[in-house]
Amino acid sequence: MPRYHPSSIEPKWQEWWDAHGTFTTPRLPAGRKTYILDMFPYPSGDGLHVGHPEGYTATDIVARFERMRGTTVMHPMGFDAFGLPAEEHAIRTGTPPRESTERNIATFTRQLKMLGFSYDWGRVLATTDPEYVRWTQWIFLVLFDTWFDHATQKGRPIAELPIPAEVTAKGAGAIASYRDDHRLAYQSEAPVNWCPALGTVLANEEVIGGVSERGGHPVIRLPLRQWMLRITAYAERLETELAGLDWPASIKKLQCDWIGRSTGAEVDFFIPPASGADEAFAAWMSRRSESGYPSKPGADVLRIYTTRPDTLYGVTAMVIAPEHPLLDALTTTEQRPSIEAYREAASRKSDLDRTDLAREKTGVFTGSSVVHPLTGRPVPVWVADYVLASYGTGAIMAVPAHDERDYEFARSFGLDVVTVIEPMEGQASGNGLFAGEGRAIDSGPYTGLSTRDFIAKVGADLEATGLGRPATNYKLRDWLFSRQRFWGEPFPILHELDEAGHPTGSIRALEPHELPVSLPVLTDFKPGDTPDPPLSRSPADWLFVDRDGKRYRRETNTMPQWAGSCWYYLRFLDPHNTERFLDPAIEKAWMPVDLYIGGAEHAVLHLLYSRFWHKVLYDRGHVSHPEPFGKLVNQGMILGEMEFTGYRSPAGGWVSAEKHGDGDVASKVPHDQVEKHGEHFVLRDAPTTRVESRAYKMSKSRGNVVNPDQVVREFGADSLRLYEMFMGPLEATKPWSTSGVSGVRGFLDRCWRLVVDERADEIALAHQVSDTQPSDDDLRELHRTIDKVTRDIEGLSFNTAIARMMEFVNYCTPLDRRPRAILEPFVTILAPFAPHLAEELWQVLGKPAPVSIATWPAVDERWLKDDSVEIPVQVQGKLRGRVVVPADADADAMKAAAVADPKIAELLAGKTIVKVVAVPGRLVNFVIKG
RNA sequence: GCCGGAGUGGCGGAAUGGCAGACGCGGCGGACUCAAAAUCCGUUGCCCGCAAGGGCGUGUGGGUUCAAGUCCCACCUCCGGCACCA
Repeated sequence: MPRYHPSSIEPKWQEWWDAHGTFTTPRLPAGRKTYILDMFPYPSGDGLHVGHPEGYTATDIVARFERMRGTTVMHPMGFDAFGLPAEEHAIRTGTPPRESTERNIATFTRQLKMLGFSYDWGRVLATTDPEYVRWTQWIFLVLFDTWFDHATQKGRPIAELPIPAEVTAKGAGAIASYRDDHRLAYQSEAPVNWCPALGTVLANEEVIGGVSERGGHPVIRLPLRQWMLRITAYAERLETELAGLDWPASIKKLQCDWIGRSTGAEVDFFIPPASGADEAFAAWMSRRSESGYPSKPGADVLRIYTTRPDTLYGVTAMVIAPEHPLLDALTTTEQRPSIEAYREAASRKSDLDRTDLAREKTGVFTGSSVVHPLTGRPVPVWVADYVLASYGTGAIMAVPAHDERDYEFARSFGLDVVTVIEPMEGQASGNGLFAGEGRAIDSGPYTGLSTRDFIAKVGADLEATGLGRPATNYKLRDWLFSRQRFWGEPFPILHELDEAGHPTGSIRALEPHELPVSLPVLTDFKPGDTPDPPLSRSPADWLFVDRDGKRYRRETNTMPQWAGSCWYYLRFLDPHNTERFLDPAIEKAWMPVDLYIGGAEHAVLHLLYSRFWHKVLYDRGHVSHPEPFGKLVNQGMILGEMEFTGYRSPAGGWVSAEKHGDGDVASKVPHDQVEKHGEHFVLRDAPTTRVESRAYKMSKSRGNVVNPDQVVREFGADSLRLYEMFMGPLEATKPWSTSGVSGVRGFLDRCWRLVVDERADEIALAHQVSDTQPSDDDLRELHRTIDKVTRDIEGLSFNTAIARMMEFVNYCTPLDRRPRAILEPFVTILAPFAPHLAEELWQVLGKPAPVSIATWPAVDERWLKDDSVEIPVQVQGKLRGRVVVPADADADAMKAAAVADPKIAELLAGKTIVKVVAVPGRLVNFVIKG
């Protein structure tokens, strides 16, 4: 009768833990601490996906394991609840986003609790909670109040920003705008993708080929006032401080590439006047050698950035971006119409079009030339959209002979290709293009220098003559931080209005005590005819504010979804604090996060943004450690069940998979109609017809989504947890298999029967359970299991830990007597993996609950050693026999035992032994001759 | 194109340079049962062989080593990410 029924024991123990506060974390750790964090989910309307419990189970096992080892564990959960889906749902249905979000959070909470995770639910938060929004806005105020001091590489209060005398001279307004220009949070006109037909701004990835992804409506790029965060100021620290983190090398590299540091030189090319060019150039040169290189280029120079200043003598054109500020000035009258047309066309293209589709390079000659600073020769200036306005100086020197892109451009427009670098010996130089490093030729005084020496020398020379300087650039851009959306955090910023109600351009931040700025009540979430954010249609009593006799309008953009997830790990530590965002003593005690597990899709953005905010908070003294996440692990994706796909021709007959064409129709083939034939899978009834076998990403459209609720109903939460851990290595991508779940369920059933008498009417101990002393074999088996499971949890190798526990159960099942002395420790180590079952078995064994915080059993090293071992004997590297020797036998003893083996003796008879390799405890190998 | 990651039985996977295939699924056989399910026991890489035994095996081709799934070189396939950053 009392079979294993997860559906009754799981809710029972969840309620017990809840009622007893088993996993409540104290304010401050007592002794050793560990902070184990999951990437919190976006509560989508679809509910939990089987991908979520993968990482969550892994962290839960570690959290429970650490608790049992006496560590104080911080293991919280919350919700990243702002976001687009809720807003689009609101537009479609009129349901306020807060309502649908709260409903979704309730579903997620139910599902997470159903899986028995040991979160301290007293700390749960959602980024949409007004009290959370309050502190997100407060951190924005910190960013707004901070400037970056490049000399010390540190963020400092804006009040400490040195104001140049000439700015001070212009009065308070100039000082204020000088400050605004240096804040980490600043406003800027940035182009956005505006789709008039849809009445909304689109993200870059929502625009395909110049039209909207949905509906195919035209999209234009429109400059719009945006909030930006000066993450570029921290580029260097974000890169160098990666080194100390225990993160996967691949993630570090991804971040490093994203930051994209490069070194080279900036060089100014003189823009000559219409007449007297030579004299003007000479005068400019001499001015520059006295004044040095100015930090901002004047209107008389075109400033470029290059990573290869050693190719300066190979420049045959200058190319500037269509948005370059000097484009107008450089355009001659006769070229103006075509330049205008080009610029117009470029402005309509999204970034994606400009990069992805424009394989063939386009461009237009401006009609003007600039003067080469080293040769004094004129260089024609072109405009082309392969040069990006947002990188470097928005202008380049084109060296067709030594840069692939410039080479393509030169070929399209017939520009000269001048070779100035020769490959070092042994390197091949192909078709006039050589982008590698080498030795300079035809380069004036630099001829003969290697690339490295050339760059060093020319950098120094340019600096000495004021024509250029060595420079560093980053691919990383400042973070576009505003969205024209409703469902996000409002900015704590007011725009001053004049008498007529127009913005004066002056802004002021709210005081911390005025926070939070809550979202107004809107009934209409639909986008309008202009890119104005929905909040611009807020009721006047929200929108307009009077302060100190002045009238202000609130900022109506909202923050992006990333904002809330940038600091949630900090708020978890002190979630109910109404005085501060986080008590410093608490922060100091718990930070940094010791283990952070989540999907690799956040490898760059979330993790980079969080690190950036954290560093600002660190610089401003609000946190004590420069990095938030010490150790990071990415769980792999869980794919749908393996599928076989066959192809049918339009006529209906099967087509072998490797020959199928566009007209053929793919169809799913049941597993039992397929068999393996050599390298490939084929149809059982038509063995020459190959079928594809593959697991696909779970998606609604493919219909291969596995629902956790259903798995729990059918197999139980412990089975789901255990299966997800048993599938394979945590980091690997792996396909779902329902029979795999039932296999793991079978293991839990066997654990149950190990302890419980399944045939009794009431819950009772199995009659084999005994109080007798365990045998040596029993203890060996137990301690080896404890040892392996302990080490595997430490190494996050849950699949092999589970395999070892299965071996233990396989060992115990046939025993006539199962000593409690080995069953009880086993139940203890099972607890982190299958906590509900373990609690139940613990109770059946008559132990006081909860096993969840029982002491982790110690390994007795004595039982890890064998008295004797069976070792393989090889001849010529091939396995020829096995001998049993004492575990501590030395090489000679092993060799003697091997030679004594009749089979080995036979093989060695008449041969000369050239060498014997004997590794104690491992093997013996005879190398023979003759 | 560039950068990662991975290729091991029918399937998921295991293996500090030292017995390849632990553990699980699936298959096969047996016990229990009137029967079935459930459970328990055994077996299961491929080929030759009645057997004893032998041969072949970790994507392909080379190499290092007494010994390679593991290290080195070249290549193939799949998956993921990035994509004109001068």
